[in-house]
Amino acid sequence: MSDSSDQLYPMRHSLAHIMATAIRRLHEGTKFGVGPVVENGFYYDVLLPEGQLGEEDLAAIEGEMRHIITDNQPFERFELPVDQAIEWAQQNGQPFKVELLNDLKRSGTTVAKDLNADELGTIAAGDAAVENVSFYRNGEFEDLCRGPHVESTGKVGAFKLLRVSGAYWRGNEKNQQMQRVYGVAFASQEELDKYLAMLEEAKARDHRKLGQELDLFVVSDLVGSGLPLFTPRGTVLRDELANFSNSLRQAAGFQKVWTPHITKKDLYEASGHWAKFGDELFLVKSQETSDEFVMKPMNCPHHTRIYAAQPRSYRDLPLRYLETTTDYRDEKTGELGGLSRVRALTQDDSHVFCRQDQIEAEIDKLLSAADELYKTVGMDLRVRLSYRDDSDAYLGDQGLWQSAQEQLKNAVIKNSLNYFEQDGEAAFYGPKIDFMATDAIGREHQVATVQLDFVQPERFGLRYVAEDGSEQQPVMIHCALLGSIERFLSVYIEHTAGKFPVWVAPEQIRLLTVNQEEATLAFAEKVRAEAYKLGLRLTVDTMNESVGKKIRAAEIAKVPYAIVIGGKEIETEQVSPRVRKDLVEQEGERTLSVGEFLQTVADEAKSRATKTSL
RNA sequence: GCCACCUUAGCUCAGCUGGCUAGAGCAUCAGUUUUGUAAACUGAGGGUCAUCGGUUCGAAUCCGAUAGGUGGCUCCA
Repeated sequence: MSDSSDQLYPMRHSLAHIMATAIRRLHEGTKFGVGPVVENGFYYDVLLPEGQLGEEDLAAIEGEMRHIITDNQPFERFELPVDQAIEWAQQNGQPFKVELLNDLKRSGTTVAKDLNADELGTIAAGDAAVENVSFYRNGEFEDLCRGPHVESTGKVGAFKLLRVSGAYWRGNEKNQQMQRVYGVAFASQEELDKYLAMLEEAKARDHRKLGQELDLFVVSDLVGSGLPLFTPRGTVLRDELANFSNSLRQAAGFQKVWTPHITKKDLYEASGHWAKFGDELFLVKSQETSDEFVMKPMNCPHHTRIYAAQPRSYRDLPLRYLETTTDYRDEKTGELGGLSRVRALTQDDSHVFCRQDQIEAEIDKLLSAADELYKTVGMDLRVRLSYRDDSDAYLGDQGLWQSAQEQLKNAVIKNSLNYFEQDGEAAFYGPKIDFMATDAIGREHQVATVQLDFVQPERFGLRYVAEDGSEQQPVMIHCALLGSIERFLSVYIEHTAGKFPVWVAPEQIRLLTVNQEEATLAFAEKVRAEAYKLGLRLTVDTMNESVGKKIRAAEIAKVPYAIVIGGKEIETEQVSPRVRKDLVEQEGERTLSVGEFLQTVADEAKSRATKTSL
């Protein structure tokens, strides 16, 4: 999100040009697309005259860039009338620039509807009047560009090219695919190193890596891609998180419901989802009847059926349904990855059916539930108010949209949440509040969502009888606090680096026996039985290995508490738990009775503490 | 779906420009050891080098297709 007032902007912008200069030196006849500044760096979209760039080409490009930087070529600005600029682009064999310039000439902007905001400022070459178009020249390279640039190629700070990938021209998949070469850049080498270290840290906490190391989930080619299987440990995480999310809403008056995982496609034809998402639904054919089923991709249409099963009075509202359940979406294969994008996703889904005058109070409850959940997991929240834009991709009356968007905003302001507003991010049936959570290494992820919906009540003909006896249409509020549990887990595993607080830790306590003598095993068993009564997850390592090795194994498994059990413990009935470092606030020896220890851990789990109270 | 890259034992990885029976560490199993706060010792098992096809006297190595993965693009109820 750099803007041109940012001092890094000209630097990164110039690096994009230097990179283009280098690529053109190495590959005569390269066609250039756009070369904007993005978060942490820059890229340029290019099309080589023949062949493709691979990662191994990056070093050569970087080398050439360093030559250009050493040459310290000044950046010179000059202007051309737009028609001459188009001629320039044609003569230089730059069809993409020709297209941009033609747009510029026609509409005063090169911004296509499908270009994102980051690209917006960087390719718009001229001023609104569009008589003259500005160019920059460095050495032998000239490029259409609004600037600003640094003075000369020597003043660009520290950079590194990271990767090359495919990207569609102007972000439209119907267009030709170009190659996007990415680099990161900072004012100093230290900052660059810091950023690269952060990337390393992110790699070290990658949930796919930790998922395997900590034995949380597995994938199988026989089951299919995008269909992770959860181990006993991973299932504890899922259950604990889902239970927490559910309990927060049950406290706010939500009731659990259950719906089947397949349904006739008629349900989605009625809801409007078939028309919009039909090709992403899994089809299931009955061999007994002519019924065509689909795997449910969402739960709201089902919940409307429960609502509609009886006549409802204004007195019944709000009705609040809660269901943590798995939905199935046939995502394009290239979009699948780890747990963040799967084909079987579990939503902690809920729907409120309420009167218009109850919207704000209901949203208020959901916002405070979300707030508590994210406080507990230790992530900062900010919310995005996602509104519609002027396109026709949305269903429902314009006036209703207007009113809905205002009510969402009111509730957000009332909760004094940190928010921003964005057009074009709404669901097709209504505006929404999206929650963005910041993780331990500063990355922001979209998590929870609260969505208003005037469309489905209309489509399903939902009604209630008002005080005056008239029939009214209820409003639906969709809400998932975690979003998809799989996706949330991908974020949460990386946020915690696998060091889960006691309440979610798959294994809370591990006993390590010093030997395999009968008395030792009996004592361990006694502790295990007591822990079980307190609802604690405790395991016993009785392996015939050295204590050192067993400690190491417990450390690697990131178990919060490890306790060595031997003659000393048996005799005194006291234990000296070894506490995982991140849980400790004060260093020190801790020795206490078994009962006291277990009770303390049980209390920590119950209160969802993130530090030990030992 | 598109582009680039990747796929060698359960895991992490060696294996050079094609050439002995494809190796190591960890993990697993067996034996010895009965262990006190981050790795005891010895041995064994474990591979159709992702799959299928091609080039070659000869393929883990080169070429093609397929599957899976990674990073992006597009999409995201």
